[in-house]
Amino acid sequence: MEKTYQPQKFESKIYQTWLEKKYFAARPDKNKKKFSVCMPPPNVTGKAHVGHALNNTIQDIVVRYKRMNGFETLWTPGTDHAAIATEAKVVNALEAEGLSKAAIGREKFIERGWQWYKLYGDTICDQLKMIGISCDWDKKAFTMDENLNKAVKHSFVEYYKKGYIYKGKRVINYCPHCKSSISDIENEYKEQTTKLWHIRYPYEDGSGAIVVATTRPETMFGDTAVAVNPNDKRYKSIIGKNVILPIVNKPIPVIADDYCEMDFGTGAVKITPAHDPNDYDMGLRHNLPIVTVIDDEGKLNENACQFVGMDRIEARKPIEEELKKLGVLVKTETYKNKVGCCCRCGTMTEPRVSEQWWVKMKELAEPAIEAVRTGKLKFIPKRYEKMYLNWLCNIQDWCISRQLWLGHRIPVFTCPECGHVDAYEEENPVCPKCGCNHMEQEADVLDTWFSSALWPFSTLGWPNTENNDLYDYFYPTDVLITAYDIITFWVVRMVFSGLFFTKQLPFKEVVINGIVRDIQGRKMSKNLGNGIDPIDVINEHGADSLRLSLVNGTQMGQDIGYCVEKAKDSKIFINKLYNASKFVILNTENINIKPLSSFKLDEKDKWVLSKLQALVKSTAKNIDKYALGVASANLIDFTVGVFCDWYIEVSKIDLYGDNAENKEKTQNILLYVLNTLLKLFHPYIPFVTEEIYQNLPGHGETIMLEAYPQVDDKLTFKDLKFENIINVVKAIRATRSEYNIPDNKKISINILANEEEKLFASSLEVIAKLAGGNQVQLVKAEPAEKSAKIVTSLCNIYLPMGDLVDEAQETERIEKKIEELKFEIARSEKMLSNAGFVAKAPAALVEAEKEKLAKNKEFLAQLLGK
RNA sequence: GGGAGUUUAGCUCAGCUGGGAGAGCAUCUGCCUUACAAGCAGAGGGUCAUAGGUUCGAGCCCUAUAACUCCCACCA
Repeated sequence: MEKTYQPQKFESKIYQTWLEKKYFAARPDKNKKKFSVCMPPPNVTGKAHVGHALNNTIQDIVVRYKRMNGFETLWTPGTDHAAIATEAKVVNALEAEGLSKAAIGREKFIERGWQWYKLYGDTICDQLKMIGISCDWDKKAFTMDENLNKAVKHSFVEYYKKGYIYKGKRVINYCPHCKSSISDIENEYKEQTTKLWHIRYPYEDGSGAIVVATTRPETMFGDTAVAVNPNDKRYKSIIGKNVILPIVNKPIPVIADDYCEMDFGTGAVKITPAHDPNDYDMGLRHNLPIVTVIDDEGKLNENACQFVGMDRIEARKPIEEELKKLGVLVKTETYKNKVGCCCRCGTMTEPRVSEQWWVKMKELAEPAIEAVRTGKLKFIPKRYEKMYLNWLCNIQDWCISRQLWLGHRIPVFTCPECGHVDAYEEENPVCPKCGCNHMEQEADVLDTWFSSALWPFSTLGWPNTENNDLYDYFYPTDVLITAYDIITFWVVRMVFSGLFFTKQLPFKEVVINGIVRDIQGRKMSKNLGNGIDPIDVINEHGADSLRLSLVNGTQMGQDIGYCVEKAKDSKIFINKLYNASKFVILNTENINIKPLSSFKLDEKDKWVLSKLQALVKSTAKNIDKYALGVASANLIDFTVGVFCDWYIEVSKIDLYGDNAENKEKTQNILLYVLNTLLKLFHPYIPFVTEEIYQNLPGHGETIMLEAYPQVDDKLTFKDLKFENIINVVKAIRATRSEYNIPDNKKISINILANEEEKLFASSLEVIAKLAGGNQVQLVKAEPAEKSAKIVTSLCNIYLPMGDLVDEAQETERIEKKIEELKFEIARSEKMLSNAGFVAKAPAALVEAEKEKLAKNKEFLAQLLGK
């Protein structure tokens, strides 16, 4: 083994071996319990970021843990085509070559799309592999794969035939940059400072004017009414009158509608049914005409008078000028509001009326709501159930059509001959009405989430469920692990799709991880330049360091503040583990491996083994409830605070001593503890544990297929006396430090035992080793020599230091101890004299308190007596 | 306007069904001790956001308040 931990030397080599040996492969096995997970598919738009690293690390920990626990474990990886996002990238790439979508045509464009999928799909998978994740790459899926396309068509047709899909005119969010509709959740509201324009609309009869307030003067060309609240006394008399729309000079009616708030703005609203969802609804209620003024590119159209062809935002200024000129601009005031923006490109979206495809949601949502309410589907942490339920209970129909070329094309065909329309799974359906063989397919593609919604079962071969072992055995999956920002986009849709198409929940548990932020709590973004590339972290500190630093000490569902220093801290710890392992390996070279039951265990052995059993128990308990950060923190604490600091140090006595029996025993315990520890750690830091494991005497083929450690009650002991030795050693060390005795100076240590004389008698060598003693001995009385004096309940310790001894300091130390004891005694007495405590607290606790009191009293008496 | 989260050492965060406040980093002191100087040993540092309440007992449970963050919602 290398002198220090150098992950770069073995990580990729080990991963290669795992792949070659097909350790990640899962196949149905009736004799085993199964565990299956599907990976949230990363988009093929770019590189892996820290969020992917976190999410996949968590999945990998759970998957490796289950696999070691004997489950036939399938983890399906894959990627998502991310229709809008990828199309935008391809368009940009084309633009850089001086080309455009229109110029090369649909077919060629889709070809370019596939080149992109291939290139970036491989890139992101290669990066995920560097993290060390143990998913079954042979079952890797891509949302555009042929069989997934079949699943999409099949599900679309089924929805369609059962009446869940319809085409309808509505106000949708349209992104003029992506040139596609987007769904409500893809529309993100961002605050902006703008103006509120107060514009005077004169009455047609010349009797005055009504003033409307708007944030969007550019849509006024599409106004087809002015609305007021029916209860608004100011306007009661003018309801039904006409006003003249300025610039356009067209009469439009004043209507009454409850939607208008009397106390906002002027209480009068201009109504533009074509460009506002509320106005559209009002238009329907009042039978208003719909006048579109903004085109596909976000420019004003021919209805916008002299402003035709201008960008919708840029037009505001000249419109304001014109309104001023006409004398109808009353005033403008600065105003903060929220505008919808495209979540992919950030462009301000345009609400506009258009014909789109929709999925009727109300009925589909109900079983998905039920599943959580009845507890069949659980979220961890539970609070995310609220987010899920809140969304589903207020569900709107899902706009699934996108005006793009990349993605699954809507499988609805229209017969050009007879006008027959239907959805078909086949490529070139023949019209059943007239036999026409060139039916025309819809131009639009589906929302990318339509295919992701089928992911847990489409990746297992659905809709082919006949003789499909994979589907039969592994579906439904067990747990879905994902970040909270896609609960509504993805989790919800998988649940209702799964329930609808497979009649089962696609998973039983949803584990939600937080979002990785920078150390100041800001989201990582390109603009801020605060992103951390996980690949850089791996190259610098190793994948294990990255993994451990992402999960250690974190809580599921909570955001994580991250910086590279955290990976460095983890690396330092792993180096420690690596070195401790090296120590064990070097000292067990010619070991004769025997069961621990064949040895006579001493106090230090019982101590370390008992601590280890407690660790085995708590680790499983914590991982089972997804408290991964607590489990790893406990593992680290044990490694450093129990194994390295104490057991390894003490073991040197046996290892370098001349008692062959003790040596063999200690070798076996060291190996057993390390072996167990490595297995416990393996799901977190798979590479280094494998690397070390391969160097252990008597190792098997791979650590990743070893059985996860189980509690062995025979190795759990009560009354661990080694704790007393530790306390004595710590007291001596502290006193040495008080007297500024350098660590390299050995001192004489005299112990006057009050109790446990045997224990101390058998531990003199241990105390000498750990506390820096040259002579350590038991004494029967306080030595005559001037000494620093340490009192404990079990023993007094005398460190002869001649003239160095400071009487004042000595008195002070003893007095401090006395004060502490008095305080403790008072505390115990107060508790025990409290009738409530004695009556209501658990008996064991009361008993322990009584014992403590008795001991402290005795100790105090002893101190005061001397 | 609804809903959620956070608030614990200088910094980043743990803290189990309520039973004497923890880690890492940083700081100070001493040590190159044959696994590890990416180390070891010791030390300092906290009104657990604030105010009430429940309880024998509250960092943890309840109520209100404050600050920061996020999600949802049609106020022009």
